[in-house]
Amino acid sequence: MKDRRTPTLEDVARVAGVSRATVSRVVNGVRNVDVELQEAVRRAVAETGYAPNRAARSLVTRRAGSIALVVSGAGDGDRDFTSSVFADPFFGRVAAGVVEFLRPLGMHPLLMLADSDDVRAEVVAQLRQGAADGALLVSTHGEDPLPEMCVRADVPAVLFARPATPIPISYVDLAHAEGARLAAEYLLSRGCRRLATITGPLDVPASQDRLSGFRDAVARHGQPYVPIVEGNFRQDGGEAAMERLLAEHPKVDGVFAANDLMAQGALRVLRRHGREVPTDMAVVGFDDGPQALACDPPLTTVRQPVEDMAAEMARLLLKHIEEPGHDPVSVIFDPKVVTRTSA
Amino acid sequence: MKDRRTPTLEDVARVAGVSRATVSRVVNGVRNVDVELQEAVRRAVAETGYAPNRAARSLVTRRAGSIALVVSGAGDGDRDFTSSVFADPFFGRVAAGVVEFLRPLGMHPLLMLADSDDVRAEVVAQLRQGAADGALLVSTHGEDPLPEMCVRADVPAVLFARPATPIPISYVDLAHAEGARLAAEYLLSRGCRRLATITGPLDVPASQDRLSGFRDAVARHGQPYVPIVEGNFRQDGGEAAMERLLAEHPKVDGVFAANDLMAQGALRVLRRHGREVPTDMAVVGFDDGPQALACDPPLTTVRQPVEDMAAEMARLLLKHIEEPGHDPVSVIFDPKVVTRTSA
DNA sequence: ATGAAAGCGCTAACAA
DNA sequence: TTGTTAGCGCTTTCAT
Repeated sequence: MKDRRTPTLEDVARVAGVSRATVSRVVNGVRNVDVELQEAVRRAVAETGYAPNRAARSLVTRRAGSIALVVSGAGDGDRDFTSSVFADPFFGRVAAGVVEFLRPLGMHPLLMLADSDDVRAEVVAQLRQGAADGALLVSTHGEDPLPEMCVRADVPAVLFARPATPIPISYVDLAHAEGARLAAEYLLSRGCRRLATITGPLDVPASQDRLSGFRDAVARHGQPYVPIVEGNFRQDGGEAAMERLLAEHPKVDGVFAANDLMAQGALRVLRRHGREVPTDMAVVGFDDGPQALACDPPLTTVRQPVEDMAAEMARLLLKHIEEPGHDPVSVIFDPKVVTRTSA
Repeated sequence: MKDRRTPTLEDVARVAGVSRATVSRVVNGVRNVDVELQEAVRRAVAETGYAPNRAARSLVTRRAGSIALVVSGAGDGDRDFTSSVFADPFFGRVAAGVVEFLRPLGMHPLLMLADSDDVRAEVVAQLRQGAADGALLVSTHGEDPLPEMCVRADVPAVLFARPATPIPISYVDLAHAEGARLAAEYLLSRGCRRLATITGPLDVPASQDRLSGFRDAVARHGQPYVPIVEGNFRQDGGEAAMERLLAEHPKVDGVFAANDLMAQGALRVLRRHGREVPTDMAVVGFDDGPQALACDPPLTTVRQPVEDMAAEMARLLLKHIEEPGHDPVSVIFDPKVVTRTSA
């Protein structure tokens, strides 16, 4: 009854009456091991309560066996980047998709937040040290330097969303313009005749794409001018934008908000102003996150399959880790309209 | 220009003209190193682009240098435990608190979800292998076996919330009964005379405590009977509960919901029924999460300082990791009422 | 099919 | 103050 030290391969080998190498083979499921010995080893493992030492294994295999999920952005002006990130259901969905994908592989993501250049440098350093074998990058702004830093440091990485400036890196993205077109056409098909849109921050490519997609589709249907108000992807931004829209363009009868959070804010303002939704004003959101259902009325929105996209991101990263030379690839997902009550 | 291999201490030592040990000392900030040599080493580090190998370091220090944040619960009946966890702003706040606390230490949490006994066993195994030095445990249900498993496996762990059955483990918690009392007294002080409550799942100690705290306070003020409806801590549960309350106890004029999500659901139902809030019905929530402000009307609620609690949890864990023998401790936080519009 | 042995890159005694 | 050296626990040739 002496368990002063956690058992090692050596201990198991001694108990099983074989060599370290054999135990290692059994533990790692390598074939070419006599069935009897396998049994003996397994018994010895159970008896000793052996658990392989990850650090030792990593040292020789040069694999951490984990990946990082890093959210990069700027604590621009406002405080607590951290809170705003974790309060955003979008990141929750990304995390959910990643965790779910990794789970069957027995892997877990390392959660990192990089909200300043210092921290980003630090994060890259950690990755170079082998804290993780690669990184899943989610940027809150267009011109995030982190992807480039990873490429330069030779850290395998995959992005959520195409980078603002082209760099040789894999990414997963949505056909944003297409989604916005769908929203416009849906609104038009419902009979709306004066459309407007609440955009995301316009330094984000996705915001740009959704805006131009919407504008193009509307123009193609004969409405030459679309009132636009820039939002911030948050509920308060949606509220402010809707207020302005109501004040400056009172005849608008259909709004496309570039994400659900802003749509939710818009809905709230409309209720406050006594405007009936969807009768007086139809509202379409974007994302189809968990709160789309919680909206009042439930939100008609353009679905972005975030969880699937996140999983694909992880899949790509794992592939890049396995085959270091591999060329970057992009995978684009298709949006679709989910019809509920708000439009 | 040969960088075929990532540089090691050895390489740096050679370039700096010193021994590995000296480089190690400089890199790890140990005093007792000649200033000139320090400078030389630093130059060599920069020149070679050296980054310490974490696995090698861990192997000898027996420290992973990271901790795990594990959410444990049951995919009970309903699918996707993962999504529901990440959709819940409560977990977002926990994560935010942990990340924020760890950041200055250059550490990052490993995100783990354990929604079945198999996975829990797997998680404990990973921890024993040194995937992390300890675990922060957040359980979605009262009778979670994971804390006990950690204790038995000798894995340092700290809980969010007191375990249902007493075990020797540190935890952080809130004075739930006290918070509920505050809610009751606030409602009473506003002039409400017929109070009711929507509870959390009653197998969770926190739900029990909030319920009894509320009931006691109400009784102390002369109302002998409090209608209660059991909810599920989610918005849909809050809606269903409010519907029942309205149907079975139409005269109720003040409701205490055991969390904000359910309060939000209640608000929605009240709006649907044309009941004015707070005039016809006052509503108090619990948590003061990000959506308390997003509610319509903004939610008066009992604040639980989740981020601070999460940070404290991390602090305790780190202490336990440093001093393995240390006795378990509990830290209880105080709630307070945050007054907005709903009550 | 199995074992012996050589490291992986680092820290920490211990010597000097 | 600095260097020498002995491992940390594992995987993986290379013999056998």
